[in-house]
Amino acid sequence: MSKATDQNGTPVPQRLLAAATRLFAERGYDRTSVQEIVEAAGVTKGALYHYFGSKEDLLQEVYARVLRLQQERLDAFANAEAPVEERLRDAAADVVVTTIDNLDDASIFFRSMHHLSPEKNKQVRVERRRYHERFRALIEEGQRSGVFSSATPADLVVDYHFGSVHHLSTWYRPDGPLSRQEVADHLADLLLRALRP
Amino acid sequence: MSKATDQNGTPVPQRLLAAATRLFAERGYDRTSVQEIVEAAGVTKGALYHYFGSKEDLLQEVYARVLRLQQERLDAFANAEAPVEERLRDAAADVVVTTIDNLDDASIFFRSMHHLSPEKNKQVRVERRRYHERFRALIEEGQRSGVFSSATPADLVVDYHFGSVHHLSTWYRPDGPLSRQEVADHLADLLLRALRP
DNA sequence: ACCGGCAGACTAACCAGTCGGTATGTCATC
DNA sequence: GATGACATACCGACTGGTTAGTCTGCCGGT
Repeated sequence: MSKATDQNGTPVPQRLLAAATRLFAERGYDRTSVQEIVEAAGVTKGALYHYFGSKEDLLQEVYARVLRLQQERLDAFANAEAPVEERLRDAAADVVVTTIDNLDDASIFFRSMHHLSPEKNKQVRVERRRYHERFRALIEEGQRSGVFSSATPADLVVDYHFGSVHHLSTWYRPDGPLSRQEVADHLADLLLRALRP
Repeated sequence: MSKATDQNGTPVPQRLLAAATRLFAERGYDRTSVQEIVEAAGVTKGALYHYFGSKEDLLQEVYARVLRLQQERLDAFANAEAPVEERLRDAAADVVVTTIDNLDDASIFFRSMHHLSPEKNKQVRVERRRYHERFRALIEEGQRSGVFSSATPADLVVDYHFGSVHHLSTWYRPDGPLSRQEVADHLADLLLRALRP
């Protein structure tokens, strides 16, 4: 136990991030006081401001983490060796599963993004745009090769699908009738069916 | 000019509601101070607390208004004399158009609902559920009669579509390449295409 | 004379961020 | 292997600023 850890061995910065994620998702960014975060993490304000510049930095870090993860996974599926329709289906289903696995991150993402300062907001939007474009490229590839209908602009199709993904945190309940994989399969199926020529 | 109006003739409660709607959408509920609302409405706190019990009541009233409007329109389309697929298409497209017409209400709705107290939140959820169920019934009707595929549970289809509607406030820009009617037609088309048997 | 409609000063609570201080660890030097 | 210099990790009281809601009272209509 050399530094920055407690009895359970998790480093303080990670504990703070975890506590903040849970609380931000539960009560919202503005309604969560710094005091509550540090108490949940078992430290004090001094520790928080030692590792993070501000409360906002904490929020941005939550975003950065989830964005990195999703982009990584999308790239892996999109660049795989398989027919377009299969790659799209896999990518579309995967983002649903990982979103369900991190519902807290998801609800923070779409409810608290506008709480970031303009610069940080811009930074997040840039990252998000890259993700969007990779997904769109996949759809356009299928449209060019004729396996997907070109009736709808690819951009709109992407927004259609990600609307439903963001919406997951509103209605999905782990104890509901459908498992995350079933939901993912259904939503991917809806996307592919909408794209049939 | 007898009471509760100013130079432009709009009653004070409505001016307060309009100012609150705009500001809540712009900066979020928590970031909007009561002082800012009353200044935007051209009155003072005394006036606000004369008509509304609390800041939260103001938010709830915004919800109630938009819910009534949407429910009314859905019922009209769903109960019309026409084939199911046409009624669903019309209803699905209409909710997109009216959402775009009231983007402020939409973003408040999905970003600030969790700021309501538990009781008021429950009340809103009940209303929202009725809306959801009317829409679902429409899809189930089509599934039973065989014009829609039954591959996906109707519930999930509804959430899929409303996810995209909710998401509109994130990406739709009035000065973008697509008019609200074009967006509505495309989104309704995607829904209907996904439901093809 | 009374009352709805409103003004605006006031209060009690809260909160992000600061800052001086302490404890523990590391490393160079003798 | 003792000593001192310095750094890292953290504590917690304090501050300056903000905010929702209250309350007293004025004002114009009936």
